[in-house]
Amino acid sequence: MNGENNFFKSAFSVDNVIFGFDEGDLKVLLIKRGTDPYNGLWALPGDLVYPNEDLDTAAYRVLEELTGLKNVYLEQVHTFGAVNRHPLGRVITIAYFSLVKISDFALKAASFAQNVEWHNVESTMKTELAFDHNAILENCFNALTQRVRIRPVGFELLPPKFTLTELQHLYEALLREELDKRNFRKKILSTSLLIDLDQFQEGVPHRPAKLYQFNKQRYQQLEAHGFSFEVKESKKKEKKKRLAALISA
Amino acid sequence: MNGENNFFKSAFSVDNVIFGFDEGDLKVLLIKRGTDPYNGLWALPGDLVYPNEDLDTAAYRVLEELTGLKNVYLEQVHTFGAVNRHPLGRVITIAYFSLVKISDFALKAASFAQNVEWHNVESTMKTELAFDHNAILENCFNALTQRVRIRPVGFELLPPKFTLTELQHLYEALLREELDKRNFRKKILSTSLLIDLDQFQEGVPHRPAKLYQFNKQRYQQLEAHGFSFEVKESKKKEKKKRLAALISA
DNA sequence: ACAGGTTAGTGTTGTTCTTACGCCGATTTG
DNA sequence: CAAATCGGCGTAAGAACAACACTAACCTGT
Repeated sequence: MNGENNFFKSAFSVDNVIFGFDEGDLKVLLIKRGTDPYNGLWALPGDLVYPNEDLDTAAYRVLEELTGLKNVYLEQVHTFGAVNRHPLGRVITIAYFSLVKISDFALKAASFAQNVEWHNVESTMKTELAFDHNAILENCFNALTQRVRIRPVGFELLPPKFTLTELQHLYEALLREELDKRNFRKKILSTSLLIDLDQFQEGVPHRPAKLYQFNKQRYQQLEAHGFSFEVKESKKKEKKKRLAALISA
Repeated sequence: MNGENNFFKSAFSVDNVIFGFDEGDLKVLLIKRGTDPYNGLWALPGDLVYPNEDLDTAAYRVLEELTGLKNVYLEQVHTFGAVNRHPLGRVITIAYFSLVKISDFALKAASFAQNVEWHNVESTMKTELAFDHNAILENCFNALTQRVRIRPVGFELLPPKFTLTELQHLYEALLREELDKRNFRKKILSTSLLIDLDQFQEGVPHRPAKLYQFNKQRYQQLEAHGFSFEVKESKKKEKKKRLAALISA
């Protein structure tokens, strides 16, 4: 690095943590690196930001190039800029997380063969990823679990029509706690954020469940009035923690 | 911009939104710019990140150079990177917010004369600041009001010894809602996060109040056990909002 | 056609949390 | 010693939450 130009010997990238939900558990979309550094390791999809491109635009671009999806939920989470996080130079990265319906996704997936895969989030967090992507994943996962309590983002992960049981399983996966069926249904229906489609599941080997749709319009209305969705931590779990803390004190 | 080097014709900076609390209202520390661009306008303190400096380090440096304070609360909030946010080139900025006790601060302030000042947050938000600093301030203020519900960060803004009334006023300023005195005291004391110092205010023209201290150790203990502090939006306010939303529906 | 398997759907009660609310006491000042 | 100011305290009614178990609907295989 030499002289006054030092400040410009640096670059920035975006990295996306793309979450999906399938078969009752939470997944993240990873790419297997085919070049050095970290050749052969799994990594989060990302790219350098073009010189005349906004950050959000870059994040959407990366997402679309990879999945073919537009108009998906995307949110900036944190910027990682440790001096040595990239072996080839000073590159800071802005991390985004994104929520996609796996059902919408299938399209492009085939073309990438084994280079792109959905991975279970929990096990991925225990595996070594390229760069500082473990830290990024963890950070974004935490952000997701926060967000889901405050905004009904969970719906972004489900197909357009879903059953209450599916919704409950999603929340259980995200919140990592079991919920009571009756209480969950009461609460979620009382928000008036679901539209009862008066349609039923088909082809299931048991009593078919009613299908619902998220009432986005209604949500935006409530949101516009500063009204906030909230899923609190259960009192039960809270008590356990308080007890544990007291015991250790 | 020419050729492959384009990606490196860019720089990144940090900007700090430094909050303080005084005389019952929330303030932010601003610097009056003495050079172009935006000469004469107020701006958030910030600087380019050195080539071999971590982002957080840079933010701490800016804060310390300005206030002389170390070990203050500092948190990364959001990165702003619109292509044209800086008139002289592509500069993205990582915004941090910071909480300082105004009483600790006095030190360095004098040397800056009129270039550095505490400004009331509400009125600042209605004034034009340099660059995109209005957006940054707004974003950080929102982040602060979120954080204060989840973590007892408010204490960072108060002097080491404070009365319950002072604490209540702080919360009222941050949450922008009035709180009931008795209920507030009950709740806050029940958290066991305050140490009763058995000392009293002096020199006040009325009955002196008891002084308390934040029990940081205890908080860290609870936090380590995953226990989270929570100040919810009051049901009263919530109802008002719901009603407003319903009416408009 | 019917028995067995599987998931859907539904109400009530006890407990806890939240809210609303008003008065006396301590201290300083003139 | 009177007036002004803020500090400190408790209870009762209502709302939200947690716990809990059975019947209904549909499919499958015999």
